[in-house]
Amino acid sequence: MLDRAEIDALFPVDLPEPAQWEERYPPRQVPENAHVTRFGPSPTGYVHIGNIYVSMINQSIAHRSEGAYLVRIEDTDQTRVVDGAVERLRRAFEFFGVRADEDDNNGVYGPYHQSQREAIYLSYARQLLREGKAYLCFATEEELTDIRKRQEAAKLPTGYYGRWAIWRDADPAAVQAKLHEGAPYVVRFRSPDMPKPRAEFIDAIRGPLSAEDNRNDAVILKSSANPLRLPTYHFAHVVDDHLMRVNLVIRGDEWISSVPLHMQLFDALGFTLPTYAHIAPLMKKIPGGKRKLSKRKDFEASVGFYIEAGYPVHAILYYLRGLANGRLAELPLEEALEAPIQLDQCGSAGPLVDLAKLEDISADYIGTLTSRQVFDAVRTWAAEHDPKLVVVLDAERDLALRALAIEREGVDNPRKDLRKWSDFRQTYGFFFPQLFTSLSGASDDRLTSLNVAPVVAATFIRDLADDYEHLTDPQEWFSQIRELAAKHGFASTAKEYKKNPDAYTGSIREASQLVRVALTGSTRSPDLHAIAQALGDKEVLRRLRALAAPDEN
RNA sequence: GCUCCCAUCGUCUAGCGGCCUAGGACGCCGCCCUUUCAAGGCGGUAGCGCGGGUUCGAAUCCCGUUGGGAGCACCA
Repeated sequence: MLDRAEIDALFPVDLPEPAQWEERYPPRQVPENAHVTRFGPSPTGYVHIGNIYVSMINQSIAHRSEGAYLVRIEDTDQTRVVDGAVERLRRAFEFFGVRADEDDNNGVYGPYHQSQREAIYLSYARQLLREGKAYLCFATEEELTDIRKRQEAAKLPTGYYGRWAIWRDADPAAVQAKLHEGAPYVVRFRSPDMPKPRAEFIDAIRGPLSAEDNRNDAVILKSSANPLRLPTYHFAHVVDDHLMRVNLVIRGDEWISSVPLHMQLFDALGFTLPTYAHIAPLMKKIPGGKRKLSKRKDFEASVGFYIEAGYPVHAILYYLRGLANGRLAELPLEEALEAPIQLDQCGSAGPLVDLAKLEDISADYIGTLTSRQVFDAVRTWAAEHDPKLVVVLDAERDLALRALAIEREGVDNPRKDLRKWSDFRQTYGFFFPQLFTSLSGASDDRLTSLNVAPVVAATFIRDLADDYEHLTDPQEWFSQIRELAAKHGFASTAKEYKKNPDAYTGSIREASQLVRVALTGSTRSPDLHAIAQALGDKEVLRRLRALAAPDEN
């Protein structure tokens, strides 16, 4: 081991002592059982839906206990830092309404960027070095891969331990020689000479957990060749969470196997161990089973997908909360968004994200909105994701509101035909002449699924157009269709048709569908009479004639 | 290879030794309602991975097994 002067010479002369940091970041004045939690995203430019999931849980737990929730940017891997990534994260949190009580802009335990905390890490690394709890390691990348290969070949556990830990007990003279050469080094944690047989801890979600104790000498400070002397995740976690006075660490379950190391680190530095809670990751179903939602393979892993599709934020949050705590899924949306998430009710198996379920929630949620609210939400969404739609919406505001009001205002069961804002174009687009493409005649593709012969369709619709009356009474209006349909061989009720299908061309259903497709281009639409009224008689006739017109080809 | 985690309908789950002939929700299927599309109402489909224990009694506890997930980096 190097002597103290040699160790200190490796660090800036004015580097503060740990005690100074302790003083600068005193314990928080929070209620006895308050949870101080954090979320630590890496600014890689990609925001995963799991980021929202975990941050939401962190926030809920902290707030319920009158604690604090902070966001700390974990950018110790400078090679992965992407420009604008922090801003993207900020916007995503903003979008989902998961705000941090403390972050770069607000809070006294900062800086909240790890890359700006270099001096803090160095102080504690020096401390461990002085105490012989850490040491310098000059092993090169090649040596390390060689060690790993030999371990694999010998079917030994891989890692830097025992006889493989070549610098753990190196002769100080050899260390000095390397230093004089100017060889780059990392600082490794000296794992205890006498590890416990088992490392044991209580996970707030899973209960008692244990594993073999850590025997690896993990790197805590990355290469001295880097311009910034930054720590690895493990060391940063221990130092930051201690100094930021975080007492509950909620993170993904991929960290479970690092807990023994973390416990040793907390112990070596004399810090109080926080409570750990390991969240099961969001999963994706694949042929053989399931796996973590992958940012590379799964479009639904990205928050961008949800934002672009225009799922309402409240629906997404409600869905996510339901995945975290099953009980919340039983509550009405508003209640569930207010209700606290409880760690002991989190499942330990990773849930599959089920878009069908999300869409159901979403449709129900949108169903509770007024047509005005839907209009505003669609417009806000479109402003960002469908500029052309905004133009139409602004030009045809009244028509849009009338369209949205159909079977939405003044009814017991509002129509649930919108699952996300991007559905608007598909579902309501036909109302707007700017967005509606007239039928090209009776052999238009949109008509083929109806199984009505084009000739029959064309003559029926032509006759309808010829004698069309734009009646305001729904019953009377529909009567003209029913009567005309009867003349064209359509059964006037579906039942009648079912009894004797051979006697008819189809039933009133098919006839109505012809009108529907003529007016909307789709087999699914709101009430036909309401549509006709919203469209106006001229437009109705124009659309009917388009279908009835003889085909060009 | 080593280490750890997990396990109830297709999916999310309730269940924490007898209230379980396993409950709910989504999906799917059928029926009803409806002048038409949805919506809605009603009903149905479908599950405790397997094998041993413990116990008067096990979805619930224990062991094993299988299956799945994750970790074993100067990535987080």
